[in-house]
Amino acid sequence: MSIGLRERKKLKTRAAIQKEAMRLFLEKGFDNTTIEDIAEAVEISPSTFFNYFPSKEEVVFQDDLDPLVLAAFDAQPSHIHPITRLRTAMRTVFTQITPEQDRLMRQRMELFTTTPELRAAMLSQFATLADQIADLLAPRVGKRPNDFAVHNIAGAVLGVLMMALLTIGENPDADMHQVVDRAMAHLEAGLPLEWPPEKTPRQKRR
Amino acid sequence: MSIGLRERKKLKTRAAIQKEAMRLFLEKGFDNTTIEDIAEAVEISPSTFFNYFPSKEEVVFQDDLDPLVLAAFDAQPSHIHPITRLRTAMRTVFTQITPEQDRLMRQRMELFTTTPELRAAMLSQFATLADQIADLLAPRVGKRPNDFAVHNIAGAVLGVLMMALLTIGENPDADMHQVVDRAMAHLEAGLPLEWPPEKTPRQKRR
DNA sequence: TTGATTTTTAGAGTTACTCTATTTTAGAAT
DNA sequence: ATTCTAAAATAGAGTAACTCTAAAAATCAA
Repeated sequence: MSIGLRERKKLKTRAAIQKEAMRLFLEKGFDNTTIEDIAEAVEISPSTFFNYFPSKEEVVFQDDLDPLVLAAFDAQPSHIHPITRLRTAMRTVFTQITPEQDRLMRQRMELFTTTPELRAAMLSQFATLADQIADLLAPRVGKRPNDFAVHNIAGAVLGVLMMALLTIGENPDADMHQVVDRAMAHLEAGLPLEWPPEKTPRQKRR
Repeated sequence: MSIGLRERKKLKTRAAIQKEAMRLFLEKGFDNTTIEDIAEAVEISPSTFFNYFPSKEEVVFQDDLDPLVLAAFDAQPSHIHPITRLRTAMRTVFTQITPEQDRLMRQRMELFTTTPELRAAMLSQFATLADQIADLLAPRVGKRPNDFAVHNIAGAVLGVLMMALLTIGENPDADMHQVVDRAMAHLEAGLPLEWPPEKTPRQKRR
C-alpha cells in the first residue's frame, strides 16, 4: 500500500535537491552556487526549487535531532537541574547519531563557518530554538512558559553551544560530542575560570 | 582649522542616511523600504547609498558602547570573576548612556524583533562579538587568547544577553538596564532554577 | 477514458547589490 | 582667478534571489 507515487516522487525530489545543493555548496561555495546550478544538477526547473525550499539557505537547515534531545531530557527525573539534564540528554543523543547524520552535521558546520550569511541564519535559528526550548522546558520543571530563569538558562546553554559549534567549525576534525560536552560541563560547574579541573588522578586502586 | 568641507559633508551625508533610513524602516518596515526610498529621502542617488553603507542592513548596526564596556571592565581588579566584572562594567556603562543613545538602541531592538533578517544579522554580530570579547578578555584574566574556559564564559554571557535583548524587543517599555542586569545576576549566581532569590526582607531595623 | 487536483514550469517583475565609466566637486598649486 | 588633481556622486548595465501569475504536464479517482 505505502503512499502514492506522488508523495514518493516529492520526497525523492526533495532529497535530490538537498544532496546536489550540498554537494555544489561544498564544491564551489554557497555564494558561487546559483539556484540555476542546483536546478540543472537535479534536472528540475528553477521554479520548482522554490516549491520545495523557500530560500537557498533553507536547504542547509533541517535538524531531526531536536525531538530526540527532548525525549532524552524527559527520560530523566525532574529534580535534576535542567542544565545537567540537557547535558545528559545531548550525550545520549550524540551516541545514537548515525555516521550519515554526523557527516551531514559536519558539512553544515563547514558551510556555516565559510559563509557569514549562513552563520547568521544558523544563529537566528538558534535563538528561535532557545525560545522554544525555554517554553518547552518550563512546564517540565514546574515553571510558567515565560519564566525568566528558564529563559535565561536556555540562553546560556545556547550561547555556550553556539561557541562550541563555532569552535568545531574551525577545527573540523574535533570530536563534536566531546567539544559540546565539555562546554556543557563547564557551564554546569558554574563557569569557573579554571577549567578543566585538575585532572583527577586515576582512582586509586588499593 | 577643523577638518575640510569634504569630510564634514561626508559626515553629514552619512548621518542623514542613517536618520532617514531609520525613520523609514520604523514607519514602513525594513522590507518595505527600498534603497531608492532612502536615496530619495536623503536626496542622493541610489549609487551613493552604497558608497556609505555596504548593505541596507548595515545602516541599522553601529555600536559605540563596546569600548566603554571594555574600559569599565579594565577598571576593576583582576581577581574578580569575569562575569561579575562584566556585569559591573555594563551597569556602569548603562548609567552613562545618553537619552539619544537609549532611543536609538530601542529603535534598533524594535527593528530586530520585527525583521528576521535583521535579527539574524544582529546575532551574527553577537557571535563575532563573543569571539572578540573572549580574545580580549583572556589576557586580562591571565589566559591565552583561545582559552576554552574564557570562550565558553563569553558564549554564556552573550547567550544570556541575547535572550535579554529579545525580551526587550518584545516589551519595548521594559527597563533595558534592569533586564540585562537581572540576566547577568542570574548567570553570576550559577543559573539556579529558583530566581529571583527569596526577596530578602527589608533589612531589619532594630 | 475522463475529469479533478496537484505539481511543474515558463516568464515577467522586483529589489539588493556589483562594476564600470562618466561627471561633478573640493582642495591645492600656480 | 585658473588650472590641475584627487575624491566623491552618479548613471547605467548586469546578476541573482526571490515573488507572482498563468499555463502545461503529471497523477489519481471515478
